Amino acid sequence: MPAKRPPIPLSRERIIDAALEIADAQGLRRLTMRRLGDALQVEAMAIYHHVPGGKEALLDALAQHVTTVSVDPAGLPAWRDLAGAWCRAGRAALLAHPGVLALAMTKPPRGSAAAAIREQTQQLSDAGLADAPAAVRALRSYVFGSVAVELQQTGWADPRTEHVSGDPEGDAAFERGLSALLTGLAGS
Amino acid sequence: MPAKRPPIPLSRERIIDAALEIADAQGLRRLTMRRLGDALQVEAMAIYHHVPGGKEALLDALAQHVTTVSVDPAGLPAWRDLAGAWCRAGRAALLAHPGVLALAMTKPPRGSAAAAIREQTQQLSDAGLADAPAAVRALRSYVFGSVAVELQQTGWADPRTEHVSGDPEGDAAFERGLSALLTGLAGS
DNA sequence: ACCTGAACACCGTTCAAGT
DNA sequence: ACCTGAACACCGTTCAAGT
Repeated sequence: MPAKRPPIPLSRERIIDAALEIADAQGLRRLTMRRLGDALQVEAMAIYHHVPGGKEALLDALAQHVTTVSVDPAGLPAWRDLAGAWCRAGRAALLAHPGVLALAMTKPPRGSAAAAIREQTQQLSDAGLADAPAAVRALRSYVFGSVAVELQQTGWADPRTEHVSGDPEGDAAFERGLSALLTGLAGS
Repeated sequence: MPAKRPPIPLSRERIIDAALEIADAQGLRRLTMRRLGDALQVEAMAIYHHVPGGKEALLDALAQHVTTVSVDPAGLPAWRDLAGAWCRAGRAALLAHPGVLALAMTKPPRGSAAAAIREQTQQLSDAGLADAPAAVRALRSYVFGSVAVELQQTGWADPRTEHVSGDPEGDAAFERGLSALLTGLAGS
C-alpha cells in the first residue's frame, strides 16, 4: 500500500519563496494569505505561525529579499569597476522578481538590506572614492529607477505580459546611463 | 428655515483628488472604494458611475496624475538647463503625492504622461542633445529612483511619519546626483 | 442621469480547538 | 509545537431599484 508521504514542513523560507512566485506570476494584488496557503498546501492561518507579523511582515521580508546583494571587492581595485559591480548586482536582484519591485522601492531598507548599503559605502570609500555616501545614494537611485523604467517599458505591470529576463535593449540602456553617472561622479 | 444645500455633484476630478488625499495621509493599502465613498459623502457604488474601469482605472488615473508634467523651454536654450528643469518638475510632482509613488513607478506611462515624455524628448533633441531618447530614459530613471530613495530615507512608507515636503537635505542630494548624471550625459 | 441597498465572492486576522 | 475551523469585520463589484 502506498505510504502516506509526510508533507514538507512549513518554514519562513518556503513561505517567502512561494510568495515571490505568486507576486511575479500574478502580481502583488493577487498575493493573498489564502492563495499563499493554497500554494503551500496548508490553511492560510498556518502561515501566521511562521511569519509573526502577518502580511505586513511578509511584505517587508519580500522587499528585503530583493534588495539584499553582496559583491566581492577582490579583483576590483578601481572604485568605478566596484561601483559598476554593485549596480549590476542590485539590478539583477530586482529584475529577478519584478512582482515585488514596488515593495523594494517603497519599504525603507532594513536588516540585511541596510547592511548591504553600509557595506557598499565602506567598500567604495576604501577604494578611494571621496564622498561615498552621496555616491551610493545616487547609484541606488539610478538602479531603482532604471529597473522601474525598464519594467514599465517591457510592459510588465500587467502580469499577463511575458517578461524576458535577459532583455538586451534594457541591458544596453542601463549600461549607458550607468556609465554617464559614474563619469559624472568621478568629476565631482 | 435653513435651506438644504445641494450636495456638490460627484466628478472624476473630485474623486481623484479625494483618492490622492487618502493615499497620502493613510497609505495606498487603506485607499478603499468604501472609504473613498465616505470621504466624498456618497455610497462607494456611486464612484463606478464616474470612473468606468473601477478601482484599477482609478489607480491608473492616480499614476497618470503624478507623472504628468510640463516645462516651458523658453529661456532655457542650453539642453543641460532644460533637462534639469524637467527633472526638477518631475521630482516635485512625485514628492507632492508620496502615497502613490509605487503606482507611478509601476504603471506604464499612458495618455498625458506618455505625451509628456515625448515632449521632453523633442525639446532636448531640439536643444541639440545627441541621443535624446537614451538621455530621457536615464533622467527619468534617476528622478524616479531618487524620489523613492528620498522617501525611504525620510521614513515615509509608514504614513504615520510626518513628511517634510521641502526637505533641504533631499534637495541637495538630488542636485548632486543630477549634476553628475548631466555631466556624464554631456560626455557620451 | 445619477445614486442607493442588498447581495456575492472574496480579504486579513483572532481565537479556541484539535493532534 | 504546529495546524485547522469557525467567526468577524472588512473588501471590490454586480445588479435591480429608486429618484
